[in-house]
Amino acid sequence: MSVVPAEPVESPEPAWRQRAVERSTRAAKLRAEQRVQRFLDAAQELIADKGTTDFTVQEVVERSRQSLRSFYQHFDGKHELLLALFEDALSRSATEMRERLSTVTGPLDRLKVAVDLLYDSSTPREGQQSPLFTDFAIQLLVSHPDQVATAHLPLLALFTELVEDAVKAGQAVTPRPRRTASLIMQTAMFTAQAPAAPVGAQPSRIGAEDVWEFCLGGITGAGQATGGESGTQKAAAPKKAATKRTTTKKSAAPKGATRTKA
Amino acid sequence: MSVVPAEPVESPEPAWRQRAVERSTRAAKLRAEQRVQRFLDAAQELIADKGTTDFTVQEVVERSRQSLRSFYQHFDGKHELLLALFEDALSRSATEMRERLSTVTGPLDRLKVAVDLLYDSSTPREGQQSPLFTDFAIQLLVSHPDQVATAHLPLLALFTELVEDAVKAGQAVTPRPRRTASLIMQTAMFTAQAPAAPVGAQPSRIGAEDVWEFCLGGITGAGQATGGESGTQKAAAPKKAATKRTTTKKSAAPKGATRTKA
DNA sequence: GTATGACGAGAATGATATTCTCGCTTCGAT
DNA sequence: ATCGAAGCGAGAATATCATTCTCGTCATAC
Repeated sequence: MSVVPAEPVESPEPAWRQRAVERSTRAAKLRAEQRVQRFLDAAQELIADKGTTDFTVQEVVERSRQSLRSFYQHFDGKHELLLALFEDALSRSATEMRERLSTVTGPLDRLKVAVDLLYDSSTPREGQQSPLFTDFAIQLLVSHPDQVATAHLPLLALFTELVEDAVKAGQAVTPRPRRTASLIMQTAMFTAQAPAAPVGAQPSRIGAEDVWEFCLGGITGAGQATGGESGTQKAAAPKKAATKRTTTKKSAAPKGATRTKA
Repeated sequence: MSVVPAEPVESPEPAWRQRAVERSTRAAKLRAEQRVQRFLDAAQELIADKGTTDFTVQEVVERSRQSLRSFYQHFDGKHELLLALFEDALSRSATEMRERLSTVTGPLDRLKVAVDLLYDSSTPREGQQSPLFTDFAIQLLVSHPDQVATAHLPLLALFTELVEDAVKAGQAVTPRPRRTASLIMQTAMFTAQAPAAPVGAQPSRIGAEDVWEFCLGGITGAGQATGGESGTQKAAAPKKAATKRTTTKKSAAPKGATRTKA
């Protein structure tokens, strides 16, 4: 990165030289990546152990049996480490979500499941798991909003697809699927994150169900399937555009099913 | 607080003694409150000046012309100071919002305006304003979720009223107004807070309008008034339950208007 | 075989929050 | 007016981290 020659792009820099350097470089790069990975793993362990992202750079260094020196040679700072972990987790999560969704068929059902999964992932666990979506994500949101947005891309892509599919199936309406997807994600993630009611209020915690209903029908109540198992179906029923599920599915579903893996 | 006698509630502790002590106490308490206020004011000024909550306790102390000693005698720590400021700001905001809403009539319009205002308050401003809703609020969400929830109460109460009114007017549907209100608030606040799209994507920033549409109709599209000025009206039209605005208003509106100030 | 760059160990720095020590005032009761 | 306790100011002392820097060592490329 900092090895860029001072001169601008003058001579195309003969390919052979490139390759020679590259060969020399490759090994080093590989070692570097291994080290980075060790830091990453160590951090991950610490997070799992302490259940929080409040670990110290020192701890990471010790656990990875490396040195502070090395750490700062590979990372711009703690925030970069966290960012790396964050991106990785979200990307991984998107992939896993796609897998689980492969067994679900209806566009709206798929979206609902996705919301459930996301909500679940974002719920703080005392025990273990990754608070990657939770506290830590929020900290980053303050300090490095852009990069957080980048990290969200994989999931956002997934949700956007889901929304688009639902729209194509005539089971949802929105002029800008991407924005809507973003709103759904945010609602699920932050709600899961949010604290229960403070005092002795009954409406305590807002669950994934509540989130789903809200996302589905907003406040005009299109999606008021308070019930249980396959609520999605019923939910959409009262709505005009969403009723002909069977019909629309015929025309739009194929595309939807395909895009899921794309 | 730490002056509680060791013995349990044995003798009802003669009232006169109580009063005597109380009288002695009152003055001190008053002085204490003044000092606290000075800290609060100083902090507020710093926030306004620097446009961030990254001020130092030292700075607060200096600005308030008091001492660290004193600061920690009155506050459990910096976070308590922030919390105090936060609660105050939110409470104040709820009040102000109520005022502005006093000129708006339709239940849904009122809710929309509230969402707009909240979104606006929560939008990060480089210049000045209160980062109290933004970065700082998020930090607290991580470290003191319960207290944040408490701080949200005033606004939550307001939004709950608005939602309930809308429901009573037949312009909204929800089994648990409080939860719905909470969801609306979160959506508005966090979305305003969220970063713009990372790459060169067009759908860039999600605006208050988008938030409102989403809250209104969810993804089933009950509220698709992409338009402008008094969009709310049109938005509700396509929905079955929401259409008879004129009709329902007759029966439910009076109650709604009343509660606004309650 | 030697120069170079990466590394480990750990000290040094710098920024902050929080605590502690020492006297000096002030307030309130007698 | 006087005394004792509590409150307070000034600022040193701690504690915690992140981040940087110094000094050798060692592996590797040439």
